[in-house]
Parts: sequence; structure tokens; C-alpha cells
Amino acid sequence: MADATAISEAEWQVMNVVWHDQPVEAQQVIDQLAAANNWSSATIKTMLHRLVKKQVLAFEQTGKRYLYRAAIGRSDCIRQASSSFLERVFGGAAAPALMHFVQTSALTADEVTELRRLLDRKEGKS
Amino acid sequence: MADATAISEAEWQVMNVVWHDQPVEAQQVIDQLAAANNWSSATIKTMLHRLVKKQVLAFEQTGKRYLYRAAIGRSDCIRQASSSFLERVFGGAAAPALMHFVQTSALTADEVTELRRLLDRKEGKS
DNA sequence: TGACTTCGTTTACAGATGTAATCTATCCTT
DNA sequence: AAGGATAGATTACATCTGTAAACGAAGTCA
Repeated sequence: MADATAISEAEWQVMNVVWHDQPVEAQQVIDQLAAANNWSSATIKTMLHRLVKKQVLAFEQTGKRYLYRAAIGRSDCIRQASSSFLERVFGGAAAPALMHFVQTSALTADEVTELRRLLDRKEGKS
Repeated sequence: MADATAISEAEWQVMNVVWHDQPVEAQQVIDQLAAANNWSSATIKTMLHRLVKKQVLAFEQTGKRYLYRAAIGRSDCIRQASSSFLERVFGGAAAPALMHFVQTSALTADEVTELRRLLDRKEGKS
């Protein structure tokens, strides 16, 4: 099944930090995730390593340390994860998924407005 | 990480058949999935077995055969998978996820209308 | 009633994942 | 320059997943 870029649960957490703070040193990732997840620093190092091997992360060496940065855009990964989720859980049907999220989420008035705007645009196009 | 009920990719396929045709015999599942996924019948039997062990599936024995039926509602699983997806990919923020899906999906006019209706209701409540 | 078929159970095995200890090379400090 | 701290690499290991063959019991057909 392995899609081109399959990022696991734990790896997503690491990548989210990377995308946010890029470029980052391992230590920064550790600072942000170790305590929160009760992970040892070794665990995070392993994940960084695996992400590099999967070519989701790239790094540039400065002296002894590495500076990591994403090799794949966050939006690409989101696209891929979303479509895989959609396929798996909703058989690929976006509408039911949307309805589910609309009904089960707390949305601010602004968010509702924005969504409505996107829907309008959508309608115009069809 | 294993949430109460973690259903894997392949298992979702099986469950989708079960929820749809419930109660089902193994053979029915095999008929619907084996060819499409290029799975041997043994593979599907394994998945049924594992789902029973995970208590996602229940069965009732009639003679030699089993009649399987879901032990967990589809909507419960959807809720759980959706929230896990949301957490993992969007850090739990529903609005960005919704926007993503609205923008990247093809929606019929009816679906758009329905979504708008749900949003209206949402707004009324806040 | 014996042979064949079929269904569920067991066993198998490789790769992915979560989780981490250990090793090694290197940089900083005294 | 020697010693300690540290970063990345290597090794470890249990569990989960995908995928399936093999096995044993039971129903079916001739």
C-alpha cells in the first residue's frame, strides 16, 4: 500500500515541527516533542533518521550538527494524507466527509463565513 | 498509540463491506474484495479473524459457517478515524481541514446546498 | 460411507512502526 | 592535549500489518 510518501503518526508530529520552524536542529524537535509525548530523545533521533531515509527530510551539515528541512511540502503531504483518509474511511466520497466534519466540529463564526465563501466560489465554477 | 479501536487500511475495506451487507458470510466479503484488491481468500479470512479478535466484528455460528456482523457502529469508527486524522494532519483544527476538502473536492450542486444548510444551522447555534 | 470441498484456525514471514539503548566520532572546555 | 558532552549512526526488539500457505474439522455429493 505504501504510497509514494507514507508518513506515520509519530512522523507527522516531527514533520509538523519541521514545517513550522524550518530549518531546525534535532534538539529543537526534541525540545518540542519529547516531554509532550513522553519520548526519549533517542526516539526522536530515530524518527529524524527515518524521515531522511524516506526522503521526506533533507539536511545540511554544519560542522557536527545537521540542519533539517523538509524535502516535501506540507501541502503535498496533506493532500496525500487527506485523499488516503477519504478513500479509506469514506470510500472516496468527499461530501459525506465534509458533512461529518461540519457537524462534529466547533467552528467560529469567521470560519463558517469563510467556508460559505469557498462554497459560493465552488458553485460559481460548476 | 493504539486507540481503543484501531482499524487498519485493509481492515476498513472489509468493514465497509460488512457494514453495508451485514450480516455476511466470509465468502461474500471475499467475492467483493478479493479480485478488486488482488487478495487471496486466505488474506481476507485472516482479516476477518483479526477483526473478530479486535472485537470489531462479532459472529454467530450456524452449522459450520459464521455469519459476521459488526460489533461496532460504522459511525463510531468514522468518528474515531476522523478525529485521529484531524489530529495527526491538521493538529486538530477542523476549519483548515474543511477548507482543504472543500477546495480539493468535486461537489455537486446539491451537496453544496446541503453543506450550506448545515453551516446555517451551525451558525444559528452559536 | 468414503472422497471432496469448504470454512475457520494456525502458523509464517517480511516490512513498517513505536520506542529506545548503545556506539562512535567530534566539538568544546579546561 | 585530555576528557567530557553531544550528535548522528547502528542495533534492538516487540507489535502491527499485509499477505498467504497449511492444517484440521465438518458438511456434501456420489
